[in-house]
Amino acid sequence: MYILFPSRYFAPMSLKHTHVQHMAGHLIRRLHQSSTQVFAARIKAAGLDLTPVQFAALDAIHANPGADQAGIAALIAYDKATIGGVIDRLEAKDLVARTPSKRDRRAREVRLTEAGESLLTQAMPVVSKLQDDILPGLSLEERAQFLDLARKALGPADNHHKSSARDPFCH
Amino acid sequence: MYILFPSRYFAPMSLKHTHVQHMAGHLIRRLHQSSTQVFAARIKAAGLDLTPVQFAALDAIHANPGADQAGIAALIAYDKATIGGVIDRLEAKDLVARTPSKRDRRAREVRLTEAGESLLTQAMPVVSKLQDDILPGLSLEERAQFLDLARKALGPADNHHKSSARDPFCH
DNA sequence: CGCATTTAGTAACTATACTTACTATATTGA
DNA sequence: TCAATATAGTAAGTATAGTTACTAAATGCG
Repeated sequence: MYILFPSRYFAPMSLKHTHVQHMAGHLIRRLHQSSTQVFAARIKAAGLDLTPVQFAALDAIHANPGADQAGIAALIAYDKATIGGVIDRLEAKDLVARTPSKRDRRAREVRLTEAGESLLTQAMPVVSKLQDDILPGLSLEERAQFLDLARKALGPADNHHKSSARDPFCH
Repeated sequence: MYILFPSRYFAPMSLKHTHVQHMAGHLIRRLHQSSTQVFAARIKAAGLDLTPVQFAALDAIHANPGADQAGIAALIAYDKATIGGVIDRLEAKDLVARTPSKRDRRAREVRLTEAGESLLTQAMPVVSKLQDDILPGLSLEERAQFLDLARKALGPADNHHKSSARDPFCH
């Protein structure tokens, strides 16, 4: 297991803090890092083999069978090039199947295979449960507060069922 | 520029929400995504060429000239393999220099070159300023609250000046 | 001292996560 | 209709962000 802070750095000798460490971007990156590590550990402990992105894609495809890759990408906020590779790997593991769309000959419709449905069913409770371990330093109340603020911070893009605004950073 | 949500997905037709979208891990990933995109856009607008990680590394090396790679990695919470590649690229751009350590012949001491110091000086105000744009949906007060919660969520690992605890996920 | 363990760094590998560029197809509007 | 534009997907390239495995060197301990 990857040791985040070798013990020697808590010994007498210690490095100086940086400007970066107080910045929002750095804190968010650290949270993301922690989050993906918790996910990997818990999924592995459950005997499953899925990355966070692969899980998100399976979930989105399950909820929208027959959607095309661009739709799945938009739903979980990924670049279409990224999602292409993710679905390549899911297909290689026989978790999803792609069929050419008849409506649009450019598009490929994506669906879960039985193995994909099965794996998603197994993974869902594990992933749901692990969400509480992502923010271990917070109380239940603080965690809820944090998630509210996170949702609000993401702005209208996250609430596309309420408004039609797009991501605030795409000018 | 990358369009996060193609407009057709706000048209009459719309995909179903997923379980993932309500989860902490997903929200954190979205924040990280937004954060890196804001960083890239602002740095590019300033005529500079630096990734968030490269900036963090420059900042850490500036604050600790002569530290070895493992020290820099620990300071900004990166894997030593990752930081090795980052410093490779910084060295290729002549922003840092590596010299073999005399104390420890395994280690390589890292320092900023003049070009590195100069670039960091240019980048610092840009990066400081952009932090406020990372959480655009939040008021000043909410932003401070969010950052407090984030710091607390990261737990004792982030407060290594206060305690000697390590990352809670390294069992 | 000598040996087991730890640590610094690299190498090779996998998986994101984007970018630009490209092809093919669909849609729009004059 | 047909040309301009937009979109779906892939390809190639870059940069993270880790993993395991390895070498070399340092450290701890009996």
